[in-house]
Amino acid sequence: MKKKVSIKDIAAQLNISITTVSLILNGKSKQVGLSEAQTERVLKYVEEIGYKPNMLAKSLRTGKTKIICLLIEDIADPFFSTVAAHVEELLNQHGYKIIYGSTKNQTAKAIELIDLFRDRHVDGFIICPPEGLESDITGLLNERIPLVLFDRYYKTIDTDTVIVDNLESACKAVNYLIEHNYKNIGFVTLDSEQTQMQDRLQGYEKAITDHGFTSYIKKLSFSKVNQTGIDDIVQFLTENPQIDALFFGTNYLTLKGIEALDRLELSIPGNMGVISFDDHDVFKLFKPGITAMAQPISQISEQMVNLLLEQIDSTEADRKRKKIIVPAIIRIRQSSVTKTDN
Amino acid sequence: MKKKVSIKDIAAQLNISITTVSLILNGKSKQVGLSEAQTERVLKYVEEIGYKPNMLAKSLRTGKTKIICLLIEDIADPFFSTVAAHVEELLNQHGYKIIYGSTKNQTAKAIELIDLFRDRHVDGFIICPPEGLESDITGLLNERIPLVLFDRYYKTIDTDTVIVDNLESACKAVNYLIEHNYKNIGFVTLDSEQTQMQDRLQGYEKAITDHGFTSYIKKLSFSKVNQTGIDDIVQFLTENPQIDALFFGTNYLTLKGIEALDRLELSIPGNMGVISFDDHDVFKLFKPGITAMAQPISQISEQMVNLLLEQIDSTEADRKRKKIIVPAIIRIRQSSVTKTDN
DNA sequence: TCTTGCTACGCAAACGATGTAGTAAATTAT
DNA sequence: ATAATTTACTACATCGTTTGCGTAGCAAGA
Repeated sequence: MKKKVSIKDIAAQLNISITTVSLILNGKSKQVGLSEAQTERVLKYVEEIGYKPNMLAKSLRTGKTKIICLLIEDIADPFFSTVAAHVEELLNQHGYKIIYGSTKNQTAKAIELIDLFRDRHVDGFIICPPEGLESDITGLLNERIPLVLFDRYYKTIDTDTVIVDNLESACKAVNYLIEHNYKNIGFVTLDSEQTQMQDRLQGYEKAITDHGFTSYIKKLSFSKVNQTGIDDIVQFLTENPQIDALFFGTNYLTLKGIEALDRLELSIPGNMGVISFDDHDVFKLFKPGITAMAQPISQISEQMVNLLLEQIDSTEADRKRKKIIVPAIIRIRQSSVTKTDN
Repeated sequence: MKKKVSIKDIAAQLNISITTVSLILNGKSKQVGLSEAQTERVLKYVEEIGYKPNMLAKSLRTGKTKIICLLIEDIADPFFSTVAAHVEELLNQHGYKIIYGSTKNQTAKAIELIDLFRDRHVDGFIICPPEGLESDITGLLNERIPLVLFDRYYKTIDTDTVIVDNLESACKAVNYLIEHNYKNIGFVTLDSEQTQMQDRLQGYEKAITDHGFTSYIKKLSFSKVNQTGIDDIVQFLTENPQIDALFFGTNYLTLKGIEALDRLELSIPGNMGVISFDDHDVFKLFKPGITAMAQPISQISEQMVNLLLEQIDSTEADRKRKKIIVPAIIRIRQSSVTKTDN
């Protein structure tokens, strides 16, 4: 109903210049020596009519939007949505808003989204990058747009990055199974070149070879997990009946695995030990609970936000880029890895 | 590295006026009678240098941002995150981006977010409103900002709304339990005045009184579900040992309930029938699977987007507001409601 | 020759803020 | 008394677009 009021209207109403109002509104009145009285008068009036500056105009002029873009795999995935919640919370505290996009791990979608948000002049990006985004990331870097990668990174590009110690954690997870007397441990992972999956694979292989065991690896295609994932795992287990424990590369693979075990009427942990990379809210609800290597989401989020703010605030032309590795945490849940027939 | 190029630079390069470039870029060249040759030349050059118009300037001038705000309870909740994914998808198809916020069902947070995004000049809102937002919603309405509510609404305000038939569906859910010979059916819900919960309560009560049964109702406080939810349900069941089936008002209450039953060593469905309002990805993974009244998320999302776009495109001053009610779907999963001792 | 009517474009004022450079008046220094 | 400094503001250009109005050039009709 009521017309939008601009800084100009305020100036007119109070019979002073636009500049004065702007200065006062931006807390520069002391700095430039505006009188107490004037300052108070303006502030009071502004408060009274509930004036809100037009952010678009402000952004156009200053080049800052106070918006950060968070690009994740899928906002419906509990890991990412929790990260989103944390990052939102943290950035809000610093006066930033976040706008997110789900890449579905598709290169094309990610490129599109980056372009979109860059066009919107976001002040920075936090990205969980799919494969093949090297040139776009380099583009952002060249334009000096603050940027943090997480969960995975590109070996060929020097970026600020936050990840977990995938290799060590995967190794630990497998060792945990080995300690519990499992001897034929399969690894269900994604058919992906991305660093996090590669590192987890290496961690698995290290643990297996350290103990002189045989490795059984099943790689699923990311895009087909939801359609054929269960069948693929069933087939994997049928072809390798000696497998007595499974290590899953991510939480949604674990969920598929549980369904597969169900179908094969294999019980956990009697017939099959299970451990998951990435925790999931519901793992504790299963009977038995599913043991998992959990990524410390709040820590990851904090580190990302810190790195990003550092970049935004940094004036140095060549700030050194940082790679932060946080340790994953094993969440042991009773009996998902206790072999009963032992 | 390379400087941002503006429409002015293009005009200078091609030795034509800014107006001409702008007109061509906005597809108005035919309309205002610009020559084919000129149009082609500009388009070609623009393509060549990869020029992207500054959205901030554009928005400032036109008053449109092509951004929609989606305000939900919690982006980490699977119902809402799935809605978010759908809405994002649909709106993208119409050239809109979405920016979301999680209200955590807190009035203050919601108000803050609405203000924030209104300041950002979003072109419209889709809101799942917490209690006590009446005046803010009315504010948006008065400013003629396109707006759709979902999941719940205010009886006192006439808004475009999309909800499920909570009363009927709740009634059906309880009847489903009754059909399976359960006789003492408890309802675990939230202590909330919101329409969706009130309607579900009424649906429960209708089913119960229709059959001349006794009602057992436990209302939990939303903010304390995560801390004391399980204990509260345990207590509820301990105080009412005759209860042989539970109907849960939302999916996260069901999850708490499952933990409570676990603690009490009550089996589903032998000791306790269970049915949930709102489905959850993991309900099918439990043994036995949990039967649920599912909200048809894609339908809901579609309706919301349609209503919103209708408002945005509408020129009539007084377009009639619509309330759309979509039916929930029962997803029967074997045996979560089959009483074995019968 | 002079209007009229096209065609094909350009000028300049917004949109709503910021920030640099300036100025008039009052005060202080010399 | 005059110059210098300080105080308290203000004018104006600018950010990158869109858009209403104008107009130059030319052909055709009167």
